[in-house]
Amino acid sequence: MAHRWQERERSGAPRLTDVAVLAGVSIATASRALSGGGVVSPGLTRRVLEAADELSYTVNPHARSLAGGLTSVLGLMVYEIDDPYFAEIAGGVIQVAGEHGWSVQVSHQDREAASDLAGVRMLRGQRVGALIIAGSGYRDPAKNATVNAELEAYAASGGRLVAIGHRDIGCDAVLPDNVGAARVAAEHLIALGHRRIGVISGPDTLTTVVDRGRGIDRAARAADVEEIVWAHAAFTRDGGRAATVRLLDSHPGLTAIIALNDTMATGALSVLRERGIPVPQAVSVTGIDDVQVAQDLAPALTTVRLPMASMGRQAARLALRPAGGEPTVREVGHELVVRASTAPPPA
Amino acid sequence: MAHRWQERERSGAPRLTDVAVLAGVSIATASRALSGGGVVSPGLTRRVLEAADELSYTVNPHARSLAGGLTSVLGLMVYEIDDPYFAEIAGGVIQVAGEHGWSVQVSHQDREAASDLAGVRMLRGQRVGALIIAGSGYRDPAKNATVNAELEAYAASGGRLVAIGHRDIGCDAVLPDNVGAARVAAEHLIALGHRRIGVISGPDTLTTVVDRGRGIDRAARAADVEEIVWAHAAFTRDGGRAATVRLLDSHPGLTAIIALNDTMATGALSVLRERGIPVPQAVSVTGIDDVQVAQDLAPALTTVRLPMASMGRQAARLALRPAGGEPTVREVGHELVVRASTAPPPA
DNA sequence: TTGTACGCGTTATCAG
DNA sequence: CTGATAACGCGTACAA
Repeated sequence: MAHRWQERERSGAPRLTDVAVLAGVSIATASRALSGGGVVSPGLTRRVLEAADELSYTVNPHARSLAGGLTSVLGLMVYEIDDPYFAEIAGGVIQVAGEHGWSVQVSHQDREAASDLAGVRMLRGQRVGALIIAGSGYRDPAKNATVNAELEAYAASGGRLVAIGHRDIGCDAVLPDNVGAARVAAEHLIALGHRRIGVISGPDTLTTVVDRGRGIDRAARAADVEEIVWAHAAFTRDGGRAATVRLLDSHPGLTAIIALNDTMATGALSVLRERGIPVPQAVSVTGIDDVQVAQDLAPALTTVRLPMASMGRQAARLALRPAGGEPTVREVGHELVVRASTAPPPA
Repeated sequence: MAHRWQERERSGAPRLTDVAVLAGVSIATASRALSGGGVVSPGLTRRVLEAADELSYTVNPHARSLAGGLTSVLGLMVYEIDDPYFAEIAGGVIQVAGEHGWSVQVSHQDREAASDLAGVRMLRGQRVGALIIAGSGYRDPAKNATVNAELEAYAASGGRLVAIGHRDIGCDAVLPDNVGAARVAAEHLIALGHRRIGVISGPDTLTTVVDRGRGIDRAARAADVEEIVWAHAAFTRDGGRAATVRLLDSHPGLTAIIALNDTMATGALSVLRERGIPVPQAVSVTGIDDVQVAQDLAPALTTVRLPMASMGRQAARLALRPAGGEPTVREVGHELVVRASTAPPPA
């Protein structure tokens, strides 16, 4: 009961010292018993563990970080956590992190390099032990340079760095095949007979957008597509709406629309519905990503599935792995999911 | 240039000492100039600030936390970050936190008390400076007790605690009117003429579910609803599917379905579509929440809007406010949003 | 107003 | 295998 009394006496949480006293060992031994790798005799280890349990002791991560180095916190950079694409990735990351006793700190950006930089700085400032950067890189090398320098400095200082969808950072990465995925979407439309296709695209400052665009180009070049027109806008539902409006007004002859992600496709569908243009009878629509709601849209969206949650899980596993040797790159597959938003063009 | 050299010499990030040396002051002065409240003479303050900028100094939050109080990290507890309801709340929280220079640590649970407890413990272990708990409480007082005790201990030890949708913790809270929102949904259906209504509901161990159910009860009692049947399942899309299947099979005469959230409604719509039951011609469907995709479903979902992002923002503002006096409670409004999934019952 | 010196809780180094 | 003890970077009484 003596320890209970001591516990009450101190205002804050129990410290390592309290555990050590209760177990009758030095704090060094207590520390090793708790976190070290079995260097302490079994008897003492058990006593320490019991004491820690008795006091419901939890390490102070700040003290640990000060003394040692980094923390068991994983930093996650995304654009807009409320975009299903990132939300699903985040879900995967948080799940795996939790399983390993790590917590996840989320930082979300404005799709601008300056904002990215601020996010990385903040996370570095927090001394996170691992950092996953999701979201696209920038096509402009100058923009990437500053952020990447910060990122590489982080990795150089011992932090575990994993990129999702970035090829240009020399670190572990989980890479969707953006070129291939977009190509599959385009080929599907072409195979259905479409020859006049609109592409609604995010800003081509983002590498994801450029890659997906390239995939479409390839598919179009391989076939004899008469007309392929592009409309760029924000990589969001509203952007999708704006781009679709422009496309429809300027090129009334289009029979199909490829959206470079499902979020934009959602916007496209909403415009089409408002205008009373039947999908897929008059115009077919495809997306890319297969976010969970794609199956529930009106009509259900034909799209190319990227396993976001799994990408998040894989990235987290890479991030939690001890640093070692060569950067690991995991390419993830994609799969055409044909639903109700595509059909042959009207006769 | 001397400082540059020193900077290189040390392996890690620049410390307060480095700034102090460069500015030619003591670390105490540097500390006060950077974070203190204008107690340092303007001249020195400027020199310190310039030095900090020159070195691109950032405080080590762990050292700060060790020395003094809590950290500029906000803990956020949600269920499934990839559920749009929570994703939208999280978006609001992260936005406001970012504006105030705080970062956000997300912990997501399994909708079980044990898991909740683990999450709170983890966040407390991290010494977060504020804690927002979203997601429902439990109806079972015993289940709440342990979690709430932990939560109150946190608040008692100086942490800022804000609840979203919990009434039973004596702390700042942002409260949607779950009873009223559900009632509005039911009244809408009743006004359309529906008298045989199915309710697909989450597990009634959650207070959110109970409250929403109560709202429906009230509406039903106030009118002469012939038949009202309940089906409970997980508070997810799949749960919505399961509950809908049971309802349809056991009570073929229903003309309307109220889902207790949009996610379940989405599941209901998918089952109805698979069975070729036209919505709203044969069966009307409503949800609650108005997640962003509700407008894009097939058909567009009639639902009751809760301002999730705004709730997140408000909660974050409360959490970032210095602790003081009485708990503040912000009730947030709701609004019926009539779309295409509801109509009068078939004749 | 400014500087000195101690303590925060842990890990890691170095003796025993 | 175990125990002292010195960092780690910062806030802050206390002294000047």
